Amino acid sequence: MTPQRTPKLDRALVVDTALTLLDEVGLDGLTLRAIAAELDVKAPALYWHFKDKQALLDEMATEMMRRMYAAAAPPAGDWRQAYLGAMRALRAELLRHRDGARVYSGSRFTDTSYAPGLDAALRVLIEAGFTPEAAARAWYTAYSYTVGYVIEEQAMGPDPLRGEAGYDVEARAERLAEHPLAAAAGRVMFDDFEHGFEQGLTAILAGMEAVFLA
Amino acid sequence: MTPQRTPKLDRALVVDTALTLLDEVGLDGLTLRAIAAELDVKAPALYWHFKDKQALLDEMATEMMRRMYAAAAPPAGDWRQAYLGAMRALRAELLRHRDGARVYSGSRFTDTSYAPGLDAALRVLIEAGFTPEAAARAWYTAYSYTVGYVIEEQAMGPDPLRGEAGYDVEARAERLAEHPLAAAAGRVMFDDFEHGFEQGLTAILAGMEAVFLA
DNA sequence: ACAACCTCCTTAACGTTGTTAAGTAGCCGG
DNA sequence: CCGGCTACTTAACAACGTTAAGGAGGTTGT
Repeated sequence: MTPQRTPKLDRALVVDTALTLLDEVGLDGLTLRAIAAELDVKAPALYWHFKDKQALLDEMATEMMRRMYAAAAPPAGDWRQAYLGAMRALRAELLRHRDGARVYSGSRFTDTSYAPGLDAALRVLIEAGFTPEAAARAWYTAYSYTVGYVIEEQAMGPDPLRGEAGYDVEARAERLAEHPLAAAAGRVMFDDFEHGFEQGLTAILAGMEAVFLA
Repeated sequence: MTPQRTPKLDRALVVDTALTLLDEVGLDGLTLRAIAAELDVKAPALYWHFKDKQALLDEMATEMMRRMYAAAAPPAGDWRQAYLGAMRALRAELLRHRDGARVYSGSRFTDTSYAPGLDAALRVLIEAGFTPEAAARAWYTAYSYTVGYVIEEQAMGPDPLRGEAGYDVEARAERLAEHPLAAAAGRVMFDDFEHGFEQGLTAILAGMEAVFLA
């Protein structure tokens, strides 16, 4: 056998492997045995590094959060760009992995590595004229929107486990012949998620400006 | 034995019982055996009425959606009140059940019973001057916000399965001594969810008005 | 009247999952 | 050379979703 002077596993490697495997198998297929197999290890070995499966999922969510702060440009002077950029980075990170938003929203962070990024983002808002309370509210509002939006977005995607193809927007419209507004809305909501996210985010930004910088 | 001229179960009864049981045991404790026991039936009996567990969860989410449209006042003339009222009703319904938002967001509707309510809500917006596209966007944006917000809200709550009490906001603040803005933001975000939701929702409404009714 | 049938549930079982207990190979300090 | 720590394996368990087979009760056909 390979003489293992050094451990085969550490937390970071497990998390990284689990995030990669997530894209192949989805959240429902992400079993401890599958993760372990990917690492050439048996399932109980994971318990040396994590208290239980939820602890691993929590660490995965935390890692996603770190990557989003790393991807977001360090907030420059313009609060608008900082605000938009952070939410775009969050969405991009959640979309990077299958079921990313479900993993993310179902977990809690394991440390405070979000603090520097959050602190910096809030500072930009405050320097732009937001009160600290308004800055926190503006941030959390867009944050909730982004997480909720991506959850819906990914729920529409193809779900091989259910043997379904992606959501059929036209079939939906046909079913709603008696409710033309709802039918048309479906096309708006589910047709171009990228554009739809930007529209909503922009409007939210405008709302924050109108309410908190008046 | 009870002479059963009529079936003991039907889909509505199962869904209702499952939603009630959800409050006691949470989503992770909501097993088919537990639901069946509550109905004085064995687990496989549920398969006569539902293809699989996901189908039951889908029906639970659909029922929650119906209840939210039923609770929301039929949209009156004022689009602002209709808009706010619908989102408040959605949040109230999601909060009504433990893990309500997770159940809701993880499922797909089983029918088109959302269509009349959605149609009516959009009509109010359009009559107020929104284009159909803008109305759909305004609706979906607040909808995403509300779902995302309640997911976060419920994730903070006490989780008996993890043996935890509710999230300790003050302990969080102490951990963040080096990042005072982030620490203060935690108190704003997690202290009064009710008020926070209203603030964010109001700001979003202002944004829709500014962007789409300008 | 009796058989065939449909509906709706039960009993039994299967494979998989998260998780725990016990054991073990390699290393390091004394 | 030995005790002990680290990091894993093997074995096993209870619980879960799910399927297969069967059976009780009512309805229908002849």
